[in-house]
Amino acid sequence: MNKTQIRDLLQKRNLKATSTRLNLLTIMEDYGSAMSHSVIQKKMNPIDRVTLYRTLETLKEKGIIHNAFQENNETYFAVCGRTCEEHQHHHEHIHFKCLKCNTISCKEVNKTFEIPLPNHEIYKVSINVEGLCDECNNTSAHSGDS
Amino acid sequence: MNKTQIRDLLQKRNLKATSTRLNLLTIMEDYGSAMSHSVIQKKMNPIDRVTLYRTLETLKEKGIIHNAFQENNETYFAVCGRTCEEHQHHHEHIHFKCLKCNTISCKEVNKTFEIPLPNHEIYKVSINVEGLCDECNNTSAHSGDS
DNA sequence: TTAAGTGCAAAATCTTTGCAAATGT
DNA sequence: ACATTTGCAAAGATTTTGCACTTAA
Repeated sequence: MNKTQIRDLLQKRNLKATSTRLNLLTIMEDYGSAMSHSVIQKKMNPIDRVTLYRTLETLKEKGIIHNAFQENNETYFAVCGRTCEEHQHHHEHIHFKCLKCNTISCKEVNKTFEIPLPNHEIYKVSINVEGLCDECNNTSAHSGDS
Repeated sequence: MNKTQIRDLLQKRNLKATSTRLNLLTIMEDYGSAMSHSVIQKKMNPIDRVTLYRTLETLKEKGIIHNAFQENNETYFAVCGRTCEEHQHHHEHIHFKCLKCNTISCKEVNKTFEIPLPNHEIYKVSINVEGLCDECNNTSAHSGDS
């Protein structure tokens, strides 16, 4: 998403295209993986912490970003893919945390997960996985080859 | 688990069977579903908040309880089933939050979830589901029959 | 007896609230 | 022009730290 696309998206959600929002979304897109409040704050420096709270909250409500992970007491946010609709997320995706490079990313998958809970009505499923990502896994497999 | 069993468990993990720990674990077992810090605090009244932080932390480290869910900025804790080993949890289970009765419970399932992430090394999978539990789902289905 | 655990006080952080000034449409 | 958004100050809440006292083994 370039600036113009971000502008359009914000407009579509009845939000003003302020520089805070443009910056935030640009940074999050560029970063590639989910970011915590404090990491975002560092990258956006200088940004008022309160404004960031409110901005994240607004963008979340409007379905532009979503909570990707919760670690200790930190929430990680990620920009929603095109499957996100306002007020209704259809994330058939996995949140993957790599324990080596410490990135948290959203992995879209085709598979639908059957949840074996009879008599339960299921509204939302969220799947968090920890391990080694593609890259780190290959790197460590090759360690020693020099 | 009765008091004696809790004592044994604590001993096995090299923890003293203090009244705080016995109370905490008894309350959590009785409660049946996962509890947040603040709910536990109310139930244990009076308990020093700091002590509760430390007690929960210790029990978590020793694999006696685990994080069952994360909601807003509240962590919900649950007593581990017998599949938990110290420092190594094998939770092939689902954390289910009922949106009607607001309980969060651990559902043990037989199924193993295949995570479709090729080239990834997977260490831990956690699955959180929201919806209506068995009971609430049946109740609402029958609403109107009076 | 003594290492581990608890409770209190206080510091450090994090999150929310209210309001005046700035900004986008 | 005007509703929305931002930044600052301050309140409120949560979490951590240090240390003296207590308790289980």
